[in-house]
Amino acid sequence: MINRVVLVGRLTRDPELRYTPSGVAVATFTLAVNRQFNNAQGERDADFINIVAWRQLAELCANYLKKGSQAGLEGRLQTRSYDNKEGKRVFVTEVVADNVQFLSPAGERREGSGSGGGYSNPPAGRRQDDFMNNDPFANDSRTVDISDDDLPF
Amino acid sequence: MINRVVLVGRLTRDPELRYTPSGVAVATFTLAVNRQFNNAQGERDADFINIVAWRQLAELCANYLKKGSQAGLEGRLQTRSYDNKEGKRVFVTEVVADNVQFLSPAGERREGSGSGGGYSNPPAGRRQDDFMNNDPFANDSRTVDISDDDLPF
Amino acid sequence: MINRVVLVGRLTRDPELRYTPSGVAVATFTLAVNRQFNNAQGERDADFINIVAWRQLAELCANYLKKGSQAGLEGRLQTRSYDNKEGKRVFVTEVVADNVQFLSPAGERREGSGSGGGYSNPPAGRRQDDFMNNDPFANDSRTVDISDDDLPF
Amino acid sequence: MINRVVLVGRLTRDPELRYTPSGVAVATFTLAVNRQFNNAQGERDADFINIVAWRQLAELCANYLKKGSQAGLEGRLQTRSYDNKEGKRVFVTEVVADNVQFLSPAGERREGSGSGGGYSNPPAGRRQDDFMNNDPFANDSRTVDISDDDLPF
DNA sequence: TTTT
DNA sequence: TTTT
Repeated sequence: MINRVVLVGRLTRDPELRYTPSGVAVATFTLAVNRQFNNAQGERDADFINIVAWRQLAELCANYLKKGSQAGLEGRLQTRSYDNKEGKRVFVTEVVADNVQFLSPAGERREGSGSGGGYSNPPAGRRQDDFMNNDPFANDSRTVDISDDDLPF
Repeated sequence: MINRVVLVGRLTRDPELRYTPSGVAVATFTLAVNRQFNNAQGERDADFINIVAWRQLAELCANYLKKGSQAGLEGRLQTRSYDNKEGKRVFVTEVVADNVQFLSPAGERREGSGSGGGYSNPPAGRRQDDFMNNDPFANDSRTVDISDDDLPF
Repeated sequence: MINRVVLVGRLTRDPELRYTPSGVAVATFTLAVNRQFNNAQGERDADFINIVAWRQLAELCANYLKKGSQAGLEGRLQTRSYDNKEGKRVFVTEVVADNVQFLSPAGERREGSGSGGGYSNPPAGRRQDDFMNNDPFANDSRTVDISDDDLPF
Repeated sequence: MINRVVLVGRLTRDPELRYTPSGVAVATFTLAVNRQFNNAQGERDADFINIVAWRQLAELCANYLKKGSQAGLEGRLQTRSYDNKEGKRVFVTEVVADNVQFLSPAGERREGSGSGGGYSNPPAGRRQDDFMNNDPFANDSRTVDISDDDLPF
């Protein structure tokens, strides 16, 4: 039951913000965390870690982070499997964030969109993405009905 | 550069101990970490996290842990990719452990083989497994020559 | 804002359970965490870390942990100061736990008192201890009125 | 034996760099880590955590950090006691850092002194401070001979 | 003031 | 004794 991850790194792309059928916000992005030492070719290596954030934290991330932003982050490791379009079972390991600290100077962050990072309403008429049974990090979006009971917290 | 994971869980199977061509020990195993809450079906869910340990720590794990052992563990998240037998690129996320605490009572652990967990020599004439360019968690073992420079530390 | 601590160790004594004037439960105890290496005298050294838990978690700790119990624990570092009986300002650093995992086999833990660790009511007519403005780890208990706004969460 | 701390915060003052009698570098500083929520008076609270770094890491900290610098940091919690000038035993809890990440833009950091943070030699003829048996965070410097065996790693 |  |  102890399952804790702490990372400091930079976003490899803008966060993607989506909503479950019942309207719960989810943000996904990848954090590049540089390794301490260079590899055999003398290059600075990095690990690329997939992050998921839910609800208000999802919207804060979408509002305040963009490609290149530096962020500190806490969460837990989660493993999931889903069937890809070829019908093959794929296993993924990702970090479900529960605390994100924005480390880039305000000017280097995305604008706060006036909302102060608050809990904005999901856009009406949005497309329903199936990011629970399929991979939220892929862009594979057959519509599937998932209940909110599937949410991790 | 901050990249830290701390887990407490139980091994899903005995650790697998292998050696690089140059004789460096590597142990791999999976840690089941129970989630705090039950899922929609009322079952206790768990995350199944792949662990890699190197050198002396690999041999300690192989000597003192077995299926069902409880362990606490620290390390860093690492992402790798390799090409599977179908020639498809696969991405994996795993934890490279640098500290393992054996939490099962001694009687429930594997016997220490008299070595006190010390740095036993790799068996002469062992098969060379290729677990660096391919997935150490699969049992896919075409022989490949990797140099020790590829080792993470 | 990233402030995270993870520990595995053993209680040096039974947890102490107290209540604020407004009835909020607080448990305090000390966790002995062995160091990896022996000291110059060849003895196994340990660090003795003061832990505070609030509300339901306080009562779970009081119900399920006792002197010698092994526990894993997450929380945040907190610093406080208070004036001791000599009127001198004292600074303390402690861990406010938000997740505790009981690692001792059930037989070695305190009995669960039938409550399943639930949120038992504070005993009526209990003495009001002042553990906020003074040190909860001392047994210094002049009655002081603190509001619940002082609680850390 | 699991004892891990991860913090992100800002230095409250320049690091202090000292040397043991045998020439080992030690840096000490305090990290202010803001709390997530404001206190009852509406002020942003913080925790002030004492940090110790040894050897090369001590010199890196002294070279690259100054008052106000933002830093991420990993380490372990350590408790110590020493006798103050009134002959009273004092207990302290501090973090022994083993990894520090400089998060302030280079311009806001102290200049690297050309050394690239390398392992500079301790200045000859330096004063011997006794920061092991007394509190390294106070400025209490009677000369005491400590052996390097007292060093934590 | 310390646990196994 | 505290940082932005």
